[in-house]
Amino acid sequence: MAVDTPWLDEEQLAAWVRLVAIVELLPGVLDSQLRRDAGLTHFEYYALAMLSEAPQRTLRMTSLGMQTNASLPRLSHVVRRLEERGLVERFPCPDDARATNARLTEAGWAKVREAAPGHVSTVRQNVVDALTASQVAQLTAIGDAILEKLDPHGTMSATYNRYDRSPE
Amino acid sequence: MAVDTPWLDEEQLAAWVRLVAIVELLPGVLDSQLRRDAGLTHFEYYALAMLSEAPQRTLRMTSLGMQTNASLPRLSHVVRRLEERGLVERFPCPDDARATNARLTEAGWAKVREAAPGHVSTVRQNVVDALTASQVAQLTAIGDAILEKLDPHGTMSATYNRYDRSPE
DNA sequence: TAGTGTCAGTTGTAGCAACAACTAAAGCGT
DNA sequence: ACGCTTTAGTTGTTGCTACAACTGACACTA
Repeated sequence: MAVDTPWLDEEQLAAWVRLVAIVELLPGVLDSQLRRDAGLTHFEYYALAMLSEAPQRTLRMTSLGMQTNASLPRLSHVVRRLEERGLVERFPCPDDARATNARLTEAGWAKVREAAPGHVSTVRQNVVDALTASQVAQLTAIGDAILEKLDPHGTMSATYNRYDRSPE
Repeated sequence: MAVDTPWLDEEQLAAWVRLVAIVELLPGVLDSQLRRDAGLTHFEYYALAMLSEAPQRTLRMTSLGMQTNASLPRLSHVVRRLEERGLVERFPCPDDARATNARLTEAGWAKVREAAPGHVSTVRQNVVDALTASQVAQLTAIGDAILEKLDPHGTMSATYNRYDRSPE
């Protein structure tokens, strides 16, 4: 592999360097706002948000892992910590004794509602409101193209297909 | 703050979800390829690459920290580990006794050259070659707009301005 | 219904990052 | 020349993530 790969040209390098910078900077910005205002990491917030939108506010660990792009070990640790804080509860899945369901508690639901406005505000300030409407559409298309490579099995697609541009 | 922030509309949410997915997935892809093929994290590779392009292959810790978007504590740990592996050497800056210079060793230079092709190949496969030429240009513009918010002081701009689209 | 392989999840360990506290040198005003 | 502030960097601790090993349950075959 990679024996005969040409280096990036100037335009490609310009785009790549910017993407690297964003990937490096954005998590820190999201994390620090959420930690400061709600005591949550961005990953924890995202997991709680996924639960909050699920039927019964309940998901199997595997589904939650796919929607948040977490390995099962990582998710297991995170959910255990969230459970210790009373934001989530786990119970065995009735249909499959191997599986575990994670359900948002009332406190967890309250936490999501409490954290959401500040988070959305951060997202707007740093990303969405910095772009024109057509740039937003371009970013969606670019994101689809990249994710087809990064996430070919579409494990996270349960999430992003739901927010597709063409509803039907 | 954020008292009256409207929620994202459908187009905005579609773009945001995709960006989150990329930010979550891309570091893992870059790290695992580089770890497997060169025994480096992406951050270590990036730091070595910045040194390799600097005059004398030497940079002050502060400069390197800005170009890689690392806090000084983080950089200090990373450079110490790289030094223990013989890829980098540190020496006091002659002009300013407070400052430390980091210089790429021969082994470090060899390591960068060894690691670069596989890394570029990964970048192409997962990002650059998935995009059309106009999407690459769009991504550059979008990146600039976002980074103006994420990195207003342009600490990382030393890097990305160098690869600007309009050389003169 | 016993055996084998796969799936779902947990637990333990090691390594990296964030944060805070600290040292030391430089700049600056008086 | 003396203090005060800022700058540059290191060190220590805590917490999260990745990886590997493990337990237990389902599925399929004979």
